[in-house]
Amino acid sequence: MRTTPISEMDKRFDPKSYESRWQQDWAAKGYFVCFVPDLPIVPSRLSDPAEPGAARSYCIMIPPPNITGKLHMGHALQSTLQDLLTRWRRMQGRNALWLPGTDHAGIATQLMVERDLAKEGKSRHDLGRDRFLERVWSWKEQYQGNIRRQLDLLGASCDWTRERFTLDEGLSLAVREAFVRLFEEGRITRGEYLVNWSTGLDTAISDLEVEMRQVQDKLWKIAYPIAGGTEHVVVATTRPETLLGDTALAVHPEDERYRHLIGRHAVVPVAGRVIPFVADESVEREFGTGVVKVTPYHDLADFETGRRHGLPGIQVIDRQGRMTSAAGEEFAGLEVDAARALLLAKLREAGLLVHEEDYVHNVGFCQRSGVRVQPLMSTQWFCDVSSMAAEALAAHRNGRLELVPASWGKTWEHWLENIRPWCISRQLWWGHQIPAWYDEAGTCFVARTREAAAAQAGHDRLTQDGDVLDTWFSSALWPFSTLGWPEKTADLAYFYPTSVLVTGFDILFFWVARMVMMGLHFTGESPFARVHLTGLVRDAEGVKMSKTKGNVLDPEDLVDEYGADAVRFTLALLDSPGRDIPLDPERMAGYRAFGNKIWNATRFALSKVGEARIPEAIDFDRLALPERWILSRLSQTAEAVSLHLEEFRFDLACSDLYQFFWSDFCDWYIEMAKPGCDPGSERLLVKEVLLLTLDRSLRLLHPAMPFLTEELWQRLPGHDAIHPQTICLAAYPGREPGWVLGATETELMKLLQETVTLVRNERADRKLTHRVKAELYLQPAKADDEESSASLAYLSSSEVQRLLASIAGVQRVVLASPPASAINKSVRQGIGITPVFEVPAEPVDLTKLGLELAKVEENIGKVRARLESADFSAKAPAAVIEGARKNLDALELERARLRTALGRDSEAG
RNA sequence: GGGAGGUUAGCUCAGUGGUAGAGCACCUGCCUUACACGCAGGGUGUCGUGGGUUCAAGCCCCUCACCUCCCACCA
Repeated sequence: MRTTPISEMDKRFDPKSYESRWQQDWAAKGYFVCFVPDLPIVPSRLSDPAEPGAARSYCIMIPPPNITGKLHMGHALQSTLQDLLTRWRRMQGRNALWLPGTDHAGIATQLMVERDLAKEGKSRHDLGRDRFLERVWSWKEQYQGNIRRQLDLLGASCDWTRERFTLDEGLSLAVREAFVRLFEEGRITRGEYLVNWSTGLDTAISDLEVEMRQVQDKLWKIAYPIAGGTEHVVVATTRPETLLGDTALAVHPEDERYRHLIGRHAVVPVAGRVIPFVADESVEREFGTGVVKVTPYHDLADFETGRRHGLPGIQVIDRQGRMTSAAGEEFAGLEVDAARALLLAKLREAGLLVHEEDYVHNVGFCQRSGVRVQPLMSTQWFCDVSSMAAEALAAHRNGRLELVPASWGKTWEHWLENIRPWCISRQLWWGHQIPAWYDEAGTCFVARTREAAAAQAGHDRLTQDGDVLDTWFSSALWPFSTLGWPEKTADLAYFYPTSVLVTGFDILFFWVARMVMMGLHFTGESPFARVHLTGLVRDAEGVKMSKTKGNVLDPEDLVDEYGADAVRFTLALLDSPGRDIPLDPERMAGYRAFGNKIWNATRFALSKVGEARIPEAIDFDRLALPERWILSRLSQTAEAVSLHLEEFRFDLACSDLYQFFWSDFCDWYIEMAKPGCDPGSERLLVKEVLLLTLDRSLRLLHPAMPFLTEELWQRLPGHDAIHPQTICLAAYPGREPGWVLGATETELMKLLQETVTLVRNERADRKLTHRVKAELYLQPAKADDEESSASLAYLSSSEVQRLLASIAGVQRVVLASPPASAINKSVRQGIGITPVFEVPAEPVDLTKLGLELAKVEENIGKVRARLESADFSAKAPAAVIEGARKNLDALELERARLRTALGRDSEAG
């Protein structure tokens, strides 16, 4: 693809000028489309090359976004991390598949379409099931495209030829297969139980969809007359209207106050029904009055109590949240609130309302619609996941499934150990209709198809169950249904189990746990080896984003303003384990500046390198110290980045890269390369090192900043020898074993940098501009110091003099004592370093020097005390002791220097 | 009631027992061989509290406090 030549490169980089261009180019060339090789096939989770030439797969399944709308910041974060991993592994030579797709999101989508319909004054019932579903499908087409467009904007390297949707034909087949198998195994059953009923959604919901909230309520105390007497017992309740459905009163078997009542009866106020007293251990004697009303059909605890005592139940509230006829003529048809008011009035009238008080407690709400959950008796489909949960626990315990951060392990264990049957049926239209059919007599036939059900029934006069499955049922199959399961496809054999799952901790139970359970059950394998759980993206103040608060950031707006690369880099850099992510757009401006830095560093290099090309190999031993140093830093960085990516430490990997590129490469190396590129320099291969470092830096950065790196890499002379087409497929750099500095060289480089800093420091202190030149006086701090003589020789070499002139404004290096008018500035590695500027010296600030001296002396005291401690010298490692000694030496030289400057030579050491 | 995480610079956060770090913000001076989305320099910390282990603790152990979040059928 054509790029503008360097001469036309703009001073300022503009992400908009190339981002969409590259996304289109990549898509057109099909770089991200995966092909399953004929042989050999190596399971994706092996992290070491199993055999040469084997095409190892790597696979990430996208957590399918709901088709209800657009991507939010959480999607942007997770997509960035998934893309980063996929691009990184792809560059490492893995056959890397990132499979995209969307979720039909039953309740959420149906609600949105119904809301849309409501604007026309219609309900879904006006249209009827078929026409309503047609409408949802057309809605889906519209939004699915939107999600793809947004992923493209972010630079996602998905294989769009494999895009899936949870309601498409293949996945629907997988859902029916899974359902029927679980039914045949006896794990799925249909039955009447007390379920969480949402009157807001008009459907049953699972336990996970119930959210507990603290509520300011009232606690009423009501007197129940005891049958055959004049006594009363007082019962506390927060829901008096359910009294109409009471079938017993319960007390603790050992409660002396009420023992005599066990076996006797009470009269339900208003209703007049006679109900027994039962003894049950679950009753807390200390709470309320110690007597509990038992309403088996409207309270889960009471349901259990009722079961234990064989009590009947009475349904007094219906699915619309109104009182039934069983509640009595006066109440039938009333909303719960109205029924409560009426009942309380009647109790007052009868003198049976003993007490009323404010009361704070936790109440279940429907997470999605926000209404109070009504516990109701209802016939639903349930999935008993207990044995699957045990397998999921085992997979985690034996390491086949790793959660990152590992602290989620306890949560995982606790939830799976206390798991209850999963209510999987929903009274909705949008979703996978349950593959069960009924004949006129109501006999149920579960089968993969209507035909198969008809074969079971012996006739075709069947009606399919009207309910659909919980959306999470199909999501649970996602890692393998997307690869063609239950067919034994090549994709499934090659890419399953997948490598990594990246998702938010908020759906650990909803989704991750269920995928693991279903995956283990149907394929015998955990669907992924590792799960990276991200935090929540919050606003700059750390507040959760919400429409009502108006603090929502839209990824699309951010990409528009800062460019996709800056958005990606920011998100990856902020992803610290176990932390939420406070996202400040200011931060993105900072990483956009990083993009600008990379752009300009490249622009500079290209303007300097002339005919040079990226070298295939470089003779490290022939290079001068600055070149050797930057290559060693490059190698260290490459190693650190990959290690951090292995551990999902995107934050550390990105800051490694940021630090290396900005500080080491731009601030130090490019500055040092400037004199090295000038004619007459003795340093070898400077231009090649410049290009090589740039090439590898861009490749290292590519997974995080794909667009910018491609745009720039394409301009590097010689890039096509690394990969003929694209940086996306160029090899990811690793550590170079030969690029290592010895200890002496490392110290020498440090000395060089400290010398430069010292000169700059002094210049800044004296408010001199960089134009004021300096002479640099160097001398050994101690007489006859052999170690320092080698350093002195290096610092005074013509090449280094040239370098110091360029980056520190040093005109001349003099190996001598500074003139008497100058003060010795500092001592480093046994060398006294004194810059003398071509302007008159300022009077020495004695106060400041005095303070410095005091500090040095304090430190000397500390280090000395440590060295003199017998325990320290006996127990501390030799290296630490040696370090402390060296430190003391340096401090003492510094003290001597300061004393000289202060004219206190005479004082004793 | 159980559980998890957090508490480090003004802000947001890294930190691997051995003299406390980054980015942003702030202050000073600079249009210097690419970059003012820049360069150079600056500095601030009782590392939440109180104990313990250790020659040595921001880091390991215990206590408490505060903040976030998850799980949980005291009506």
